[in-house]
Formats: sequence, structure tokens, C-alpha cells
Amino acid sequence: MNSMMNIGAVERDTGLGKDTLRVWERRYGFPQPVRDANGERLYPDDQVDRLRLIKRLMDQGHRPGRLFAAGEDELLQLASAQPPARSACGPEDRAGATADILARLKAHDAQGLSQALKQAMLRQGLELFVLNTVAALNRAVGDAWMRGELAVFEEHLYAEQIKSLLRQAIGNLPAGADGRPRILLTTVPEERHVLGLLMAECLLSLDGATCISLGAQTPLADIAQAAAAHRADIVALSFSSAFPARLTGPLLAQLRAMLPPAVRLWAGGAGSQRLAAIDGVEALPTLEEALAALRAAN
Amino acid sequence: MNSMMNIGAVERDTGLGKDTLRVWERRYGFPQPVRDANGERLYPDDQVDRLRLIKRLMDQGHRPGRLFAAGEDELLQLASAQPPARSACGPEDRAGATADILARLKAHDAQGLSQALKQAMLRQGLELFVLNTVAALNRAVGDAWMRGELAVFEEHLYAEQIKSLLRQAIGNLPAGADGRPRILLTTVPEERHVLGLLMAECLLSLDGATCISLGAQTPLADIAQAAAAHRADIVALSFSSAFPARLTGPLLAQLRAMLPPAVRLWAGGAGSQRLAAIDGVEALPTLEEALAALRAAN
DNA sequence: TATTCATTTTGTCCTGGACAAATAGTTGAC
DNA sequence: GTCAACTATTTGTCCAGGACAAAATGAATA
Repeated sequence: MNSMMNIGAVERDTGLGKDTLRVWERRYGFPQPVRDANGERLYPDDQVDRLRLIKRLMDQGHRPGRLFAAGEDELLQLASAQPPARSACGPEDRAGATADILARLKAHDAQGLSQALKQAMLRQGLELFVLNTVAALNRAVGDAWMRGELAVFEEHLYAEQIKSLLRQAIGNLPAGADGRPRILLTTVPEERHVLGLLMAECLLSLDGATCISLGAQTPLADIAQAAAAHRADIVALSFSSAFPARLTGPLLAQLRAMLPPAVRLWAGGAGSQRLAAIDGVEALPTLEEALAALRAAN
Repeated sequence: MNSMMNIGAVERDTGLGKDTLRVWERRYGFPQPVRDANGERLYPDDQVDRLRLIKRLMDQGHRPGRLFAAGEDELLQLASAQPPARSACGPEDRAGATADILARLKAHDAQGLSQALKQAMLRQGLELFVLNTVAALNRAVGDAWMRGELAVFEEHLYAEQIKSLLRQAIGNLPAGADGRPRILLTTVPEERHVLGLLMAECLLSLDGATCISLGAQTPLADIAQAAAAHRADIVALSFSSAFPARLTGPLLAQLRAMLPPAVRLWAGGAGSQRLAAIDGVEALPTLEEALAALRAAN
């Protein structure tokens, strides 16, 4: 039943490259997979679980050297520790809503979850719902996942329901015939997370902008082409906190060079927080800042 | 402006592994990237384009040996050739609708595209829309992309709009309080495409089933856990035509072993067409077959 | 307290070899 | 002529161990 994974499967599953896995084994002695008859690595499930945890901690800024030196319990302690509070953390909504939603998620009550989300949205209105409830839920789900309190499939269900709800909300907005500015939304090829993009699309559309979303993972050259084809005033990219910080700067600089100077380039999401300043690139780590920038533009 | 890509970027962009790229260079002499000062490969844009085309042709069943032996023109000819007609190809809808939609896509008329799709859906009803129009559009867009008539960003826009529309439609369906059977929908970790999943969710929900979607790329162990947690009667997986055929069999067998015998396992999508029979796994390559199976189950 | 410089850490890339699974081609029996 | 069994080729992925540049850290200085 729990057959072990080969290195390719672990790469896909954890997001850690084959080379990284091999070099960790060489340098730190972990992971230490079994070998099959052919001398190929086979990773037991518990080691893969631990790798997932380590990856998650690294995405939070921890360094592998420390993590491998630390014992099992110390790892779990780190995982439980709150990540440094975000600078601009919107007013928490009534704790009841998010707690109720989380409870339904853990109870595997798919329909109840869907209904609770829909109700929260209708009660608060789309803008507050996105800025408060969804943001708080994302944080809560992420933390719970890191503490091992939430299974992968539970996180998937949550993400799926939120995406569905936000897409529906966007679809039901009146299509402003020629709203300004025209904003092209997408992510770079290395960034798979779409949730931030959808949240931004909600808020920006609510404020009368025309949003054209390409979904996630558009090649840079195509982003530039699309900006021209759709006569975009702004290109907005979303970077999740899991995005490798080392790549953001070069990617943005490269894209900036491909775009006409008149087109503004926005970088949003937690991944754009600690971003070195680049000429002609605006970092908007929080949704509030993005909204403010939009209102200033009009 | 057209800076060259390193091997990691090409891997992410084309889906061809680093090892594959290197071994092709060694064996076939293509691609033949430039080297930077440090001896690392840098792939020019035109070679990356060609790699994308080759990947696409390979997904159709062609073998690399032939493709590399063939000249440029021969490649394009292959790309234009119609893939073998699908066995059960639903009645084409009035050619007008798809042609109009494709035209709007190529004209970069995002709003017009959205409206045309919505109108087509309302006119035909969800079931016919999915079975005919969406299926035909997918094929047309895939073919056009392969012939180089469609840019990546145009395909992204298309996919995004369809996903949005289908999600909306699903959201607006009455939530059958306790519809039977309960179907868990998702894809395996290696399969990123969600469109087939959404189409299936539409049709199955329309027929009164309770669908619980986990989105794409759920680890096998979590699929099994989720099936138990949500008391699913059926687990339905979607495999796109791009899915490496060599993986389907083993994956399904592995998952089958993790699930209680009473839970049925469905494999859908073009990737399940040429699938060797496995005990307890039902291959349903077309949506029509999936619908028929559902109706037979009730 | 800030800024510069040296040192360590860390991810990714390299070469060239190996092998198993899948595919194609060949032979022989019915 | 069709089908099955067998051999040869093709092809993707894995391995070892070395190398290097970019980033993070820590020390020394202004």
C-alpha cells in the first residue's frame, strides 16, 4: 500500500529538484533513501513527509543547514511558531466566520463549506470578504497545514472551493464596457499559485478596472505579447510566499525590458515583499496597496 | 530583449526534463544550445520554439528519432496533419458558434469572447454546450496551437475563460442535498490539466451526482484518504492526451490497491484511451461514456 | 549604528556512463 | 495472410562526483 517513491516522483511531489535531493543526501545525510535492485533511490513515505515540512519551513526563510541540524521536535516547534506578522494585516473579521469555515473543512463537509463561504461573502460584500475573510483563511490554512493539522487533500478542497467562489463572483460582476485602466493579470512560468491572482482580480474589477486574466504560468515573451495585443495599461503579476525569492528580481527586470515604457508593471503577493527596487517595477505586497495604487492611477 | 534560457527554464517551459534535453543533444545533435562563460547551456528562442513543437508532436504519438531526422518543412506538415479522428466524436454543433468564438480569440477581444461563450452556453444548454461546443473548441484550439497559428497567451486566455464559465455554471447548479452517487474528482500529481475535470463535473452534476472536486495534482495517498473522508462511491481521475502513457497503468494500479474494493475507480480523458485493462479500473475516454456509466450506475 | 569585505552555505549545472521499459522489426507457425 | 514469439533498437531516467556563482552570514571597520 505505501510503495516508496523514486526520485522523480519526490521531485514532483515536494518541488525539490533531483539535484537538490541528491546533494542534500551527500552533504547532510538526509534524506537517506533505500536503494532498489538497480541501485536507484527509493524514498520511504515518512522521509517524503519530512521533506515537505522542510520545504515549507524553507519557504518561510529558514535555511537548510539549521533545519538539518535541528532534531525532530525542534522542527515541529519551528513549524508551530507564528511567522512574523505581516505589516499591513487588515482588521480580522469576526472570528466566528473563519472558525466555522475551518471547522467544516476539517469535518469534510464539502457542501457546508461551500455554503458557509457563500454566506460569508454575501454578508460582508465581496471587497471585505476578500480582504478579510479570504486573507485570514489563507493564513490559517497555511499555518494549519504546516503544523501537520491539515492533510493535503483538505487544503486542495479549500483551495478549490475558494477559487470556484471567487471565479463565480468575478463572472457575476457587470462587465464594464470600457473600464480603465486595462490590467493584464497572470503569473510567471515558475509560479503556480492562482489564488492571489483571483483575489486581485476581484478587487480590481470591483473598482472598475478591466481585468484580463491569463491564469498562471505564462512565459515572459507571451506576457509582453499579450500586453500589446490587449492594449493593457498595467501588467500585474502575483508572487506567492513560496516563490523562490532569488528569481523575482531577474524575472521582473527581464519582463520590464520587454514592455513598452508606458505600460506599468506591478508585482504583488507575499513574494514581492523583500524585493530590491527595480526601475519601472512597482512592488505591492498587499492587496490594500494594490487597491491604493489603482485608485491613485485613476 | 530575447535573452536566452538556461536549461532549468527550458525544462519548466517545455516540460522536457533536463536529462532528456542533455541526452537529445548528445544523441541527435539537437538542440544545440550556446554556452555561456561558465560552460552552461543557453537555449536560443527559436530552438525552444522547435522543442515545444516536437513535444507536442510526441504527445501525439510520434517518436523523437523520426522527428529529429525530419526536416523543418516535414515537421510543419506533420503538425498540420489531422490527428486520427476520435472514435466517438459527438455531432458538431453549428459551425458558426465555434468559428465565431475562435475569431474573437484571435482578435484578442476578451470581452467579446466571454460574451460569445456565455451566449453559446445559454442557447444550447449546459450539457450540449460541454459535449459539443467546448469539446470542439478544445480540439480546434489544440490543433491551431500545434500549427503555430495560436500564441501561448491566446491559449491561456481561452483556457481561463472556459474554466471561469464552467465554474460559474457548476456554482449555479442546485446543490442536490444528497445526490447519488458521490463522486470524488481530481487528477494525479503529474497531470496539471483541469479542463477535462471541469467538463466532467458539469455533466455529472447535471445528472444529479454529488461532485467533490479537489482540483488537479492530488498525491495518491491523499486521494485515497479523501475518498474515505468524503464517503465517495466513485473516484474519477482525468488524464489529458499530453499525459505520459507509460505512467497511467502503474498509477491506477497503485491507487486501486489503496482504495476499498467497494469504491469504483474511473479513468477519463483522452489519456485513458490506450490503457491496458486493470481489474477494478474503468476506462472512460469520452465524456459520453462517463455519462453512460453514471446512468447505468443509478 | 551603518557599511564594506571575506567566508560559508547552498542550489544548480556539468560530463559520461548505465540500464530497463517500450517500440519496431523479424521470423516462424497456423 | 494473420498472428504470436523473439530479438534489436530506441529512448527516458537515473547515478556519481566535481564545479561554480549567487546569496547569506559574520567580522572588521568607519
